[in-house]
Amino acid sequence: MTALHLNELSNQTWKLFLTTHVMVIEQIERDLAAANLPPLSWYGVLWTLEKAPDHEMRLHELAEQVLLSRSNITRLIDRLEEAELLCRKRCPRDRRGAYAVLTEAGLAMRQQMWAIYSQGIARYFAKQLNAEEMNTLNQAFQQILAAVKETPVAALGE
Amino acid sequence: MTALHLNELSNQTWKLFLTTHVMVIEQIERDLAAANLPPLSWYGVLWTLEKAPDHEMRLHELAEQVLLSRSNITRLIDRLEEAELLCRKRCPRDRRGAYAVLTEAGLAMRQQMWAIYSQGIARYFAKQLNAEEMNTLNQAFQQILAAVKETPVAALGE
DNA sequence: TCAAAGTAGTTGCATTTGCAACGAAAAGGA
DNA sequence: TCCTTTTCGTTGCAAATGCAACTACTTTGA
Repeated sequence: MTALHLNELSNQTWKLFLTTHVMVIEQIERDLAAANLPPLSWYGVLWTLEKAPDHEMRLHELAEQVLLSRSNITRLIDRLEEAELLCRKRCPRDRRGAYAVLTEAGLAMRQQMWAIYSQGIARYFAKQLNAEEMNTLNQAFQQILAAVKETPVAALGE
Repeated sequence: MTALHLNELSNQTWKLFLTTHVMVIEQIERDLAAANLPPLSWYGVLWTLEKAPDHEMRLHELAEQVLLSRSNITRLIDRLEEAELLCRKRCPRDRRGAYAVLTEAGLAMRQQMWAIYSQGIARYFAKQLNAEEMNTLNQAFQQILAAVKETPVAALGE
């Protein structure tokens, strides 16, 4: 019966996890929109590129890092290129391939977005937790992530 | 300098939060799809209705509980009604209003989905955490949620 | 009582997503 | 070498989402 209670706690915590995620993300999106800034999905791309050597990265690599499908990254890059925050560059080594290269405007935009975004993270997330709780969450997420990554592509029914 | 470290930890934890969310959700969606079951979004509606008195609920109430916009709930209900998992019922007291009412098939489907879904929650989430960690997460999410809910609709720049 | 304001649910439209298929190019293997 | 398989990025198409407008109805309050 301890098991039952633990299970109920787990399910409740899972639901809180989902709820917290939507609520916080929606709030941050509202904050960004109110500042006339692009949505959160753009930030991931800009930041990943900024960290990459020469501010450039192959599209499939980018897709992998920001957890988007290939087709999805193609169109997201389309929009960012349209907004001149990055540009495409052909790959000399692999004639199928392309790089996304961050522009100056892209770099500046990343910083503008971070001003708002970091405020949101601080206000809605970080300030609500003490150091010990933060450490526990960090560790917990790493454990969960490891478990999901170990899951084989088709591992049902067992 | 402790402040710096704490901040870095916070940002890393935030990123882990985002990554964990997509990875686990995508995995559970794959599990559901592999069992020929509907997506996770359907589950929330079915479960909320099942808990409600007489297995019925006003649409705007439902929207609020499953965290969807009104227009969004309309179309989601459309799909569920199309699949005969629920049906609409006019509200006698308020002639603008409508109820969503769970059907037998809807009840059965909720249970089928739960068989897979609960397995996912257990495997990818609950089993990765001990009781203490689970308690900390539960508490942490409640704190965060409270903070977001307290945030006024337009509260930028301060 | 009656006009103004608010609320419930739906709809149109533009944007975004997900899936499968495609052409082009590279990699692997007999 | 030559044929098969894999990978890269894109595209078409259907489905889902978000926003604003709309109809119908209720509530408010002068």
